[in-house]
Amino acid sequence: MEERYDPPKIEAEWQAEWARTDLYRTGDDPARPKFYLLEMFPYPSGAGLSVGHLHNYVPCDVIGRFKRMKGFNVLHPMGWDAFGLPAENEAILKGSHPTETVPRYAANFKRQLTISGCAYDWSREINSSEPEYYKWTQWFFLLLYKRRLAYRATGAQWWCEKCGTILANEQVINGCCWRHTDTPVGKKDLEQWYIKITDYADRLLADLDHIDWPEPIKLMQRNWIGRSEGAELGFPITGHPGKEVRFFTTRPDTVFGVSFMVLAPEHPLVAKITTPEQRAAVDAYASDARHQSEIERMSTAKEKTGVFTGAYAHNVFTDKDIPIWIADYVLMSYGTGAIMGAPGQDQRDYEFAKKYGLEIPRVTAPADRSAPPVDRAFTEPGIAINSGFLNGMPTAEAIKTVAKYSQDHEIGRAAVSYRMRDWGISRQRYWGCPIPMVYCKNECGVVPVPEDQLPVKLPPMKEYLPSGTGRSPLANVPEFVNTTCPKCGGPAERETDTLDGFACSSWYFLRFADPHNDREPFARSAADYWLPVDLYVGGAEHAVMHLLYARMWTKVMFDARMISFNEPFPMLRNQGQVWAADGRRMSKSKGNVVTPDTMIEKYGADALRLWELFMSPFDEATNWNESGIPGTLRFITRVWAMIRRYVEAGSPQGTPSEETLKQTHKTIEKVTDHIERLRFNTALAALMDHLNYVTRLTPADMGRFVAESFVVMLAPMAPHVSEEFWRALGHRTSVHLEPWPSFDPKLVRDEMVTVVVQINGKVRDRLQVPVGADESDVRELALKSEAVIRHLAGKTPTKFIFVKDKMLSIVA
RNA sequence: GCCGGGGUGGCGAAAUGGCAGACGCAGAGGACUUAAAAUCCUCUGGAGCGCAAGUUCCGUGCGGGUUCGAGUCCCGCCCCCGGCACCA
Repeated sequence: MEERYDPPKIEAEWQAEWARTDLYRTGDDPARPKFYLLEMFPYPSGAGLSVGHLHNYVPCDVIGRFKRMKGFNVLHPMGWDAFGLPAENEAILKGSHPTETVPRYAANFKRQLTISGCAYDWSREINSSEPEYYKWTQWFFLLLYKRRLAYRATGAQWWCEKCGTILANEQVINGCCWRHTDTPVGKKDLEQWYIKITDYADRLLADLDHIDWPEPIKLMQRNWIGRSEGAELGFPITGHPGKEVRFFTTRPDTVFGVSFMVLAPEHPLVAKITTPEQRAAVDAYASDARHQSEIERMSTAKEKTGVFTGAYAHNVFTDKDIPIWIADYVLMSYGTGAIMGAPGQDQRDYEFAKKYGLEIPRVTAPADRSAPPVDRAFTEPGIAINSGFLNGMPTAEAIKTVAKYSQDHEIGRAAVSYRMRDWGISRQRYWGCPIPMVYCKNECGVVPVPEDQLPVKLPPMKEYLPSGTGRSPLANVPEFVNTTCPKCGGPAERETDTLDGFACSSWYFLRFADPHNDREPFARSAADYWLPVDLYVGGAEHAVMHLLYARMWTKVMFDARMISFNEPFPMLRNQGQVWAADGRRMSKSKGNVVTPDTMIEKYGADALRLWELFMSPFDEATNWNESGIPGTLRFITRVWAMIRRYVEAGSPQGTPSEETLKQTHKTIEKVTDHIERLRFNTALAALMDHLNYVTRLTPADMGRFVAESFVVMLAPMAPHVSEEFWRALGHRTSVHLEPWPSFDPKLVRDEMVTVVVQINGKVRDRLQVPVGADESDVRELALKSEAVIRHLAGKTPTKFIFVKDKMLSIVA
């Protein structure tokens, strides 16, 4: 064993050795329980990994190594989410081409993970932009199509000028593009492919109850899905026989208070019912609404505006004609694009009615008979008043009664509405998975590409920039576009849009189970063995995109009997975000990125890893701060000195004292428990504590068990230097193949314990008593204590509270 | 506006309602050294009292409360971070 710790030499050597012996190939031992550990599919950016990314990868690496030592058959794979807007945008920015940048960036990520000592089974590496992979992404699209979950429709869609493409609802952040947060999105009418995720809304919601995810993430999904119960009703339009305004409401109990109707400006009825006198004003308003940016339109601070159409609907409950307005606070994309105006019970309707002088009937009274507010709507549940047959009913009962009544009288029915919309999946961009559909020029219409003709390969294109016209650049490649109809053999054109990148990551976790299968996306047996993922780790930013899509596709596969589980990720954990030292996001443009490369060069990979673990709790956000790495480096050199001293003394079997054994077993217990609970910072603190104890011992007093268990516990966290220690201790095999040490529960238990004595809530003395000492013994001891006597100052105790092995509280 | 998460020494942070500040960084003093670096040892929340061993009071964003006992539970605020934002 060398005198000095030399990280570059050790780390290069062991990384080569691990590669040579293929140490991290996934086990193939069905007798062992399996453990599938997965980090969210990374997009390999040109900036490479930062120390922030390692705050996810290093802890996961520790878990993977730990689980192997605990006897699990571990699947811990890695691959690249390489298709999609981020990759293409970056290639454009660099004046390059994604076919050039993607493999280069992915290789760099792989290199960085390797020099950081992260153990992946690279034989299972996948890349979503390669035909071997995206063939199956296309296959899944066809599966969705076959199951009537992929459909084509025209509609106003989010459009980012900078991306030159449509975005999904989830990809619009504060009215701006998720890739260009300074660029407000607009709307564009395009014919698009949609995935019918709303069909799964109820299951996506209900199954959240059965998965072990952080509560805030579940809540975000619940809010995103936004299920509301109510009724869908229709009021006839006066003077237009057969036409009605259909609307959704969560408060059908307030129908007697409906004094007007509001349609979204884009509502198809608007053109049909607007009277000639009102047409000019209505058209002007509608056109204005269309040209507003989404930020302006969505602003809740804005005063409500609208225009009267001149038409009336008939409120069948009050038997009155009520005016139909249009207003931009009503959204075409939610419910039916129309609402009933119940200004007495809805604050938005109240503001609208106030502004335009519409009648404000009050139809709900506070249940406690207090006076209803006069200057705003009363939105809480209460008792129905001025409401015909509903009078006197509590809100909940009135809601049911109206639903029943409406059904019986063919006005409408109870209904559920979701905030979540279908997933617009078409992208008018080059770098994505081609949508395997063909448009026949004869009579066949839309025809799916037969499975045996997959993949539809992305054609090579030098000039691949988005056109911005609403058509993908692929439309400019005649060899790609022109094809024959698979059905009739006649002339046909291919779909030229590509799939949203989130399609690729909606099933990749299954591909890792069987990554090289060229006959099917994965073998059933492989999925049955490895899936679902036992621990899924990633950032909270994917709460409503990737995690919803992946859950939906999993349910589709379940319904198609391809897999036997309903949820892909029964256990999810979020790592904490690491901000730059200045508290901002790490980014190249801000010049505040710290890379693992520079840290490894300075301190070595093991010291960096320990600092990533020790710096802050795994799931809490923190600012990057380099100043602690000298500490973890010092810890390693102290272990080095400790092991070296032991080895130089001839590695004695030794005769550790009972105290030393106790201390060691307690440490094993703590480190094991903390790693299992993902508390890496306190796991390492326990090892540091242990080192402080152990360094005071002579080699003979320490002994082999203490030395070896120390190294084995350190191995998942500092894998390189631990190999070096293990070899110095005389072993020929890798420390990473060792079983995790176990502790003896008998040795972990203490015989003596400190019991605190409090007087009137303040700690006044500490007593050493045998474990399990009962109250009378402790009381007797305490009352003899000098400190207790002094603080009682002659007063007589009136009450004792005793917590065994913890505390005696005296009230005087 | 609504919904989450958070606020503890100079810093990163520990703490099933029961000894606040483990572990580490930084700092101070000492040992080794011609010297420095490295390493090792000691001290290190604040304010008092004591020559000292010690000992007292205060202290977990602010203000209340429950409790023998609150960083932890409850009520009302302030600040920071994240999500949603006219969803009828």
